[in-house]
Amino acid sequence: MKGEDRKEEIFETAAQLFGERGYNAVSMRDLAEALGIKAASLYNHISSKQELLSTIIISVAETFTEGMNKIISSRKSVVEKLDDVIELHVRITIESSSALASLNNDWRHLKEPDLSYFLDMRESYEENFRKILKAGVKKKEVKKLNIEVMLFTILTSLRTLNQWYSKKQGVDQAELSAQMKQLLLHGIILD
Amino acid sequence: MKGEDRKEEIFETAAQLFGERGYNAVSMRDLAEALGIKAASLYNHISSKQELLSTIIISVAETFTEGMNKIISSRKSVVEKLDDVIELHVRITIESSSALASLNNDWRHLKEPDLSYFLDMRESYEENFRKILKAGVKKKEVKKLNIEVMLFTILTSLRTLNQWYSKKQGVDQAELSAQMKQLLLHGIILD
DNA sequence: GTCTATAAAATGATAGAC
DNA sequence: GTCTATCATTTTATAGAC
Repeated sequence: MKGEDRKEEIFETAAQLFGERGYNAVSMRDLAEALGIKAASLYNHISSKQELLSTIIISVAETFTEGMNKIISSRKSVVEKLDDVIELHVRITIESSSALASLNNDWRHLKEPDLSYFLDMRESYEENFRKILKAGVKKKEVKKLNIEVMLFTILTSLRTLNQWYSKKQGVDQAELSAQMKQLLLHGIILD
Repeated sequence: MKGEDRKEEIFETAAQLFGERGYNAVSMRDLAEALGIKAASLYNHISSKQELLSTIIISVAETFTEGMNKIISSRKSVVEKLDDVIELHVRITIESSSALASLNNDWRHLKEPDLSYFLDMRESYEENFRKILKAGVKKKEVKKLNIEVMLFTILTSLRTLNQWYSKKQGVDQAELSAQMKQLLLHGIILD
C-alpha cells in the first residue's frame, strides 16, 4: 500500500507546516515543495486543502475526547482525575505536537459540518472538566474559587504546552507532568 | 483632525477583525466593508496591510514592556511583583482585548524589522519575569520548581486570558485579578 | 503518480476622476 | 476622502498527457 504511505506523509507534512505558519499562510505549492512534488500531484491523494485541516484537527480532538471519557467514568478521586487530565495533555502534546498546534491555531478555519463537530467535542470536553472541578469543590478537595477561572487557567496552560515544549529540551514526559501537577494544583508560593 | 479619527477607526476595526479571524483571513475588502467604504479608499489613510498589523501589535507589546519595566525597578517583594504582573495582564486584557488577540495569533506574520523588534521585546519581557521567579526561589518566597515550567504556565494563562474573558460576563477586573492570583500563586487544592 | 497547462477566483495595491 | 477601473500576483483546483 504505497499510496497510503504517501497520503500519510502528506498529512504529516501538512500538520507540521500548518502548525509552524498557520493554515492560511501555507499554500498547496508550499506543501508540495516540502514533499518534493508539484501542487497538482497532491490532488491525486487528497480532495482539498480543507480535507487536510479537518482530518488533522478532528483526529487530535477525538483523542482528547476519548481520553476524557475514560477519566470521567473512572472511580478515582477528584485529585487523581485532575492528575490524569494533566497526563493526557502532556502525552498528546509530546505525541502529536504539530497536529495540536494546528488545532490551537486554526480550528477557526474549519468549515461546516466539521466546525460544529469540533466545537461540540470541545464544549463537551470543557463540560466534563467543569464537572470534575465542581465535584472537587463539593467534596472539599478543591478550593472554592470561581469555576470558570479555574477551568480556563488550567486548560489554557495545558493546551498551549506544545508552544513551549517544542522550544525547550531536557524535560521528559514524566518530569513535565509532575511539574505541571505541582504548579497547577498546588501553586508556586511557599506558605 | 477628522483624518486622524478615520485612521484611528481603521486601526480599531482592523484589530477587531484580525483578532476574530486572523490576519490572513481578513482581506482589505473585508476591512473596508466593515467600515462602510471601498478597499481602495483605505490606502488614503494607511500605506499597507502590514502597517496595520505592525502598528496594532507593536503598540500593545510596548505597553507590556513599559509595565514590566516599572515592576522590575520597584522595591516590592517577589510576591507583590508577581501580583503586579498579573494585574498588568488583566488590565491590558480588558483595555485592549482585540489588539491582544492579534498579538497572540498573528505576531508570526510581522515582517522585518518589526518582527525582530517584537521578538526582542518578548524575550526581554520573559527574561524579566524569569528574574522575578529566580529571586523568589532564592528568597524562599517561591517553591523550588522548574523555572521554565513556572514561567511558561503563568505567562500562557495570562496571555490567553482574552480568549476567555471576551466570552464570559459577570467577572470584573478586580475580581478576575484576585482569582488569577489565588490560582496561579497558591493553586487550587485544599491541603 | 507525477507532470504541464490552465481555468476561475481572490488578493494587495495603484491611477486618476470627482 | 471616496469612488470606479484595473493591474499584477497568488491561490485552489481541474484536465489530460505520459
